[in-house]
Amino acid sequence: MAEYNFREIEQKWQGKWSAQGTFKAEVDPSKPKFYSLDMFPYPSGAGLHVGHPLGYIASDIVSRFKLLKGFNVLHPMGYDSFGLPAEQYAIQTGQHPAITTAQNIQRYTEQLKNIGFAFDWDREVRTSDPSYYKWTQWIFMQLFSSYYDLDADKALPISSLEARFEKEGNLAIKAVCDEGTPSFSKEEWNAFSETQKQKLLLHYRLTFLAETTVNWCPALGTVLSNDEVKDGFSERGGHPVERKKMMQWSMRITAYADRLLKGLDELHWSEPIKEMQRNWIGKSIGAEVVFEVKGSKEKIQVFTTRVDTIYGVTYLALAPESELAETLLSEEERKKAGAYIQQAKNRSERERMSDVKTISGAFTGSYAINPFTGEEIPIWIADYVLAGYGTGAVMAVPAHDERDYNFAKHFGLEIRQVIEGSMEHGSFPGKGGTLIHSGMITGMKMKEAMAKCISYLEERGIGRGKVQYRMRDAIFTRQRYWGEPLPVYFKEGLPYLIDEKDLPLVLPEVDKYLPTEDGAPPLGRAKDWTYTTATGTYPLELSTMPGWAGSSWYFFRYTDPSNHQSLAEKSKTDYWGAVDLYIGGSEHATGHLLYSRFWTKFLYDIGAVRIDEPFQKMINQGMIQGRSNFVYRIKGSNTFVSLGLKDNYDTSAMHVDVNIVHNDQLNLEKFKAWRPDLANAEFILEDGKYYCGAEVEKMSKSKYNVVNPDDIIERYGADTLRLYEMFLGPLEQFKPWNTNGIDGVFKFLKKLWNLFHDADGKFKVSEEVPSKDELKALHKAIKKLEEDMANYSFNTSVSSFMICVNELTALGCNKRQILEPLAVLVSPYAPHIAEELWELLGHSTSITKASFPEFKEEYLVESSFEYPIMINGKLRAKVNLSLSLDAGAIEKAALADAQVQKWLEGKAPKKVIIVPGKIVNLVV
RNA sequence: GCCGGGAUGGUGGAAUAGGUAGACACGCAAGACUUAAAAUCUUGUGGCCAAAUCGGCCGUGCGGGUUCGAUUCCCGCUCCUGGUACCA
Repeated sequence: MAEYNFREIEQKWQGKWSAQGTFKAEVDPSKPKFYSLDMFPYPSGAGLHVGHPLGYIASDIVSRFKLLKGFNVLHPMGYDSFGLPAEQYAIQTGQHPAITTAQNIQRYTEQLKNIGFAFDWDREVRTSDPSYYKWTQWIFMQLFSSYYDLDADKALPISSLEARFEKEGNLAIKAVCDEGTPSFSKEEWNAFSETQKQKLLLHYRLTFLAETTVNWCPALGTVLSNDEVKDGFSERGGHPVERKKMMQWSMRITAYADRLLKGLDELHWSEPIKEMQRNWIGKSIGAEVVFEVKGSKEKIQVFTTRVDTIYGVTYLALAPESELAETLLSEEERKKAGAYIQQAKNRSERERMSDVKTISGAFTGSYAINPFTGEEIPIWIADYVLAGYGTGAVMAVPAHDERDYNFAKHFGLEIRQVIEGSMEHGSFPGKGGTLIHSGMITGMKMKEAMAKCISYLEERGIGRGKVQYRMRDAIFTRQRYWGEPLPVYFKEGLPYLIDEKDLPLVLPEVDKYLPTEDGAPPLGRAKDWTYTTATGTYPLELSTMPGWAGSSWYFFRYTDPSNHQSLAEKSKTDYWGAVDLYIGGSEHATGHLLYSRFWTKFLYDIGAVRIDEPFQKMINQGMIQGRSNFVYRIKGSNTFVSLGLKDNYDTSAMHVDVNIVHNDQLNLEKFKAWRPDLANAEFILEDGKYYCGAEVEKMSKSKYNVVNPDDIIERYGADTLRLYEMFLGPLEQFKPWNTNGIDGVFKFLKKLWNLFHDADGKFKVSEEVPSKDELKALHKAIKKLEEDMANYSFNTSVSSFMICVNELTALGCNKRQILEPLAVLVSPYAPHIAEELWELLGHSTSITKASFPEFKEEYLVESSFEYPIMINGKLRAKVNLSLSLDAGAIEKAALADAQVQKWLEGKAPKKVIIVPGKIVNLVV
């Protein structure tokens, strides 16, 4: 083989890896384990573009590096294969989503295999496969059969809760349950009917059916969770979303809010992502206060984080949706305020969001009593109070809260200052200030006053300290076809689990993937979608699970992907443990990453797994943006002007396929062949070339800027693609894809190849002992690579390979003792060429079984150093000196230099700074 | 509004316990090889002045500060970008 023939080499080794099972991972307690995971893709119809593999390449490099370091590496890949696009396509074409999904998966797999990943393909999972979703359904059943016990601070079986109800009722039980769960004694419980008992238990189950306000997307015909809605539109498809009350399954993720928050501290994730989760969970510590209503039995509960400002309360505000609002309307105000309530309720969520500046509200005509002062304060209805947070009512302190201030100003309500400070610029929070005009807490600071207020409230039974979370329970059902069926049937309108032996509950066939005529989900079209027990035949749940169900536990399944007895064998999940490195996009910060942590903690509680955090270390790769190219057509003609000359003509810009542009120069022949109307295009060139304009945009078909990895591989090979994706810049950074520099890494691989070959292209290495310089070049690269690996800085490693190969080429080095470790060094990045060279060197086993070369500091030790001599902080001269010299000798030598003398003009320096081995600075 | 991340040559980027800014690569220019082109190789390449030189000045988004010395630390801004938004 004369030349570097990447096509032949890459095919050969991909075949060998597959045939020899090179990347098969098995439990081996004698070795340390390393679990390297990529966020698995949704297999879309468009196939893989050049942005997808970025993270996979990085994790592949780490995986291969860990193999060389003696780790037992688990590096799997699979598909998140339930999802909306396949179903939308099914609606349009009638094609079963399972068919299109299988086709897409096949294409993805082929594309991924072309890149030469060290995946153990035998472990592939697909969330839409019944053998997989059997266990997603199983987890759902465990959640249904559990409640969260606050004393144990973990999930416990619902049966144990029932047992306690029988003995003591629910009065003394500390467990997470719905707001407004009724209290009952043991006598009452035991007297309840089965139906009544089941209804009550739903208030406690970790997944439960309840009427909730949901994000309803009419265009998609389904509800969406909060993280699937962006600015009032669906994340997928961008359809409008409205608020609606519906019977839905939810996951009681709020039970885990505090553990999800605390767990973050131990994780090696980037600070921004952790911060996003903290904000999403939104813990606030405050107090609940009960206000009596004058002349009424009603009481108003408010949640506040600033009880210390209670003496500054001048009105209460209720959310328009609150039921209390309506009951409290006085006769005089009923007409006006009632109209306001109607109007506020009808405003869509999006209107309310986009229009936060308009202040609106109405007086109820009722008054509440401040429990601290006995003072009467007006009760208002206000748009800015959200029904869904806290109690849907706030105690307004206009002097120290901006929204209350604006509202009070607008309606001319009293503003009463209770913290020292100036009201010149409106309200101020005054968290560090001293309280004034505040009765028993006057003179105190915030913290002390809050504690005092809370104990006052608790003593009188009119309030308590309370922790409030912003996070809501997660809606768990979608009115769609292409998802996991819920293993639930209904008897007398109440949900029951099917028998575990009947899992998986397989998705039924339907004639159309649309809702039924009476608006039921697509599963309503299935024949016999029922479940038969000893007592009769009952209807099954018609909704399916959301996209995040299957992806919330897939990392466990990889450890034992074909297990039929359990979601994975305990010994295997125990051995592989948590993911050591997780790479994926940051867009999953509040969705997938939170749900996965929740399910892992739950599985930990019920003893199914031994870890309670799934992802120890995570890196979020930056998105690859598109880089579009433009040509400029003279208006009304078929003549195109090169970029530099376009301003001389009246032109309009037109997107041109980036695949027929190289280094921003248009390939004229390919351009003419691109579209029939361009066949006779004419050009106005610069220096005989046509230069295109460029712009960074989203990668999309319509902008002709999609680059497919297959095309790059066809032209340069997978090793070049891998190196180039890394060379592009830091993994975490967002960057446009542009192929401008790819020739550089391709040339590098050729130079690497040439080191092992003579001028005639014959393989030739020498057995001679390497020189000092050769060893130095190699060991510099070893050192850099290890450092970079610790920082996940892949781009700089590629540079150091280039430097090493450039130096060795200059030295004419072809010595085995240098080239052999070099091949191992580059093998994680460019595995195919490394394997080929390794084989040529005479090895019969894969290079992945080699050991990473040991770094030896001794080869890098220098005896002299070229000192930069600075005069007043500016570099003026360089002097080569022995590193053994002390500061005095260095100074002497520096001052003796002719250049230095010239700058000193005979004067002695005022100050001399000498950092041995670094720098000399003279101040004149 | 609030909370993150960022800004370095024509381009992608490198260098932070403060110590030679621009590694490596692309592009560009000149040259070699070639009938020619491609490929390959060699040399140069931050800007300005000087001008084949010796050199000098400026320069890491902007304005200040600390320091012998700042891309790096501090203060105040500008712009881009991600998240979040009446969350009491």
